[in-house]
Amino acid sequence: MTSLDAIDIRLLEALQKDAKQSIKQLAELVNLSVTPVHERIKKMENSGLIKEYVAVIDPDLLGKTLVAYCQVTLVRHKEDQFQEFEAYMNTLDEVMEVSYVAGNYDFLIKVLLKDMDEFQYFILHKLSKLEVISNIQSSFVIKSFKNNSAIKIRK
Amino acid sequence: MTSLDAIDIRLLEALQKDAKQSIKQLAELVNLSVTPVHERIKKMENSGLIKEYVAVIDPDLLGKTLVAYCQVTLVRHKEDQFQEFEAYMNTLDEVMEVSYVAGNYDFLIKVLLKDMDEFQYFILHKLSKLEVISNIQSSFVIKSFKNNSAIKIRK
DNA sequence: ACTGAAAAGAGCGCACT
DNA sequence: AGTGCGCTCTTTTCAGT
Repeated sequence: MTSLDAIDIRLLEALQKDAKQSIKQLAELVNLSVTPVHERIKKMENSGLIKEYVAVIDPDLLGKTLVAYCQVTLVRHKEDQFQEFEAYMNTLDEVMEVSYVAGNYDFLIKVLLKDMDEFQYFILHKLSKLEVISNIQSSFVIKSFKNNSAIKIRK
Repeated sequence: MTSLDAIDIRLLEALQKDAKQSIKQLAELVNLSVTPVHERIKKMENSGLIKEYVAVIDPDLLGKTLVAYCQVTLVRHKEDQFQEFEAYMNTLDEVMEVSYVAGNYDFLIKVLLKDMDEFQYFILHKLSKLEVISNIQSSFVIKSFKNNSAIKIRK
């Protein structure tokens, strides 16, 4: 892990908000010429700190307005059941996030769907197909704030 | 909402994986010349379907290895308490996501931190400052899969 | 580690089919 | 809606401080 100075941090914060800014713009932001800014960014890309650049799509405009969090509990806690669960989750497009957690349940999954009909279908015909699942508790998102992916970088 | 054809969908899927691809590359992908690809992308940007382009940073390389989900319940359900809660969440950098949900609790928040010490500090000195909170139940992420932001686009 | 300039490449508009 | 060309801006490399 390469150490970051104040300029790197400002660049990262800027790129997390808008990755399409030109190096020239970024250079003006940090009061440098383009070359060092270019080098700094390339270094952070190569180290893996900047993992990727992605387009963010508005799910609402695709008709995907229902977000649900499902707390899933498995019947017993055996290694291959976890792998089976994980593998199956990877085949489901509507499943956006899967976290294996320590707490009152085993997995927290975030699901993005069109509506309640799709949700019902998802639960009854997709999730419930797994016999390793003993319990599912769902919460529906009414409103969400702060869906930003930007990580605050402190020294 | 403008309707999407198969080419738009392929472009969106490609841009969700890697926003730094050149239009030339994308044009080859969909077997078109650069101009229509450029027009299609601009149209999707202007309609708001493509909301933004962002750099994705690896939290592990910044030492942020602890992800927690906190289920927060408020004391009573009054409008201004929700706004107070929302406003305060917006001031906290470690809070990545806030969802107001229908279920057994009121809010699900996702928190990104360095370690358990930071978590303890977060709960005791930041979250608990809000008197409107009556209960917090936390689950810690041991392992997470599918942390991709890519939305599956079907017709 | 930075500046400045120069070559290579991408974005973007235009005339046309 | 599509192709192909041309101008402009950006990225990327290189010599020099």
